[in-house]
Amino acid sequence: MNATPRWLTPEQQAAWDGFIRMQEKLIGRLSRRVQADSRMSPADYIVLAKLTEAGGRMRFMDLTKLVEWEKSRMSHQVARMAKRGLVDKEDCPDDGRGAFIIATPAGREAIEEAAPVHVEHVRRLFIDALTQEELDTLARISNRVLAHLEKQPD
Amino acid sequence: MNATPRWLTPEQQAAWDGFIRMQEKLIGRLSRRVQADSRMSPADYIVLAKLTEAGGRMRFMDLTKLVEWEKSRMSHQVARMAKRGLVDKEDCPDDGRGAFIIATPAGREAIEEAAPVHVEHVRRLFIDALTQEELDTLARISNRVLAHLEKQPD
DNA sequence: CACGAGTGGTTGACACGTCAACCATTACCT
DNA sequence: AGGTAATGGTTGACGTGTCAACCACTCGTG
Repeated sequence: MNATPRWLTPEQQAAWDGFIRMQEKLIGRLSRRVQADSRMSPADYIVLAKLTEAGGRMRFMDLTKLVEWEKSRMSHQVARMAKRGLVDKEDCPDDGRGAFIIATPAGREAIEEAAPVHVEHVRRLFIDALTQEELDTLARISNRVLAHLEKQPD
Repeated sequence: MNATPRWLTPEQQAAWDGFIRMQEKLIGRLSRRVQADSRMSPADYIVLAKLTEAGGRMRFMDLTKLVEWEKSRMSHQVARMAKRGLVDKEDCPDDGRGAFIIATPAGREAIEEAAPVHVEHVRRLFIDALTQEELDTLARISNRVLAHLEKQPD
């Protein structure tokens, strides 16, 4: 059908499979725990975290770029969060298209409550599994992969 | 409210953030590419791959355990795949509750076409970014985290 | 044999993400 | 000024994942 497909070597397979399995289990468990303990999804968490870090009031697109999401994803997310009272939207006077996203008091309260819980789960599930040296190595590897991805289109 | 929250050290933060960013971008890009190039989602891919590896006919629960999913996830997934003609369901004569999942010819064809594409994307996005030594290291780290997770409840 | 517990599997409601199309406004170009 | 492109943001449809409840059958025990 085509030229030989170049399968992965067993070592490459092992690395990929291990990484995938680990990442799925880790992320899955973390999100379930965070959600169970704080009534906030990871998406809620990151949006509120970045938003409050920046003072609790930000232009929609700035927030979107900050967390590196697609705008439609953020739009849906903000709509859901607004419905639950975590954020508000406000028209931008300078730009008729624009909108500000604002953390409500309830939103600030929610994230302040969730943050330590979140950190604690990250610690227990991930940090505690590894030495600082391993963490550094993983950081280096992650950045290598990221840099590699950014060199390619898409 | 509670005892001091024990935030992460900057090095720990860096490792966690880097890992998360990497993992999101990598998985996101991989699934978009696989989907675009083969009309199959990663979920379709893994289910069909495991199913055909096992001969193309398996008990529902065996398949579910093999890919380490929840049964309801598999049930939904299989239903969708059946609707698209990738698999069939068949009652189990020995156990009135049970079902066999069967890869259809179309399903076998689809995975045979998708597999090299999948491998190639994994290679380009991930394998090519790292040396074999780094891959080995990552595998070791992944297994450490996995082992750590399996020691904890949930 | 009866009955309760466990297993195999489905279902429905809901949250989430992507894609593509769309609308409104602003910026750019001549 | 006027048209066109770009930006800011929303929307709807759809595929996917989770949770909890549920149904049907089998199995173990008294």
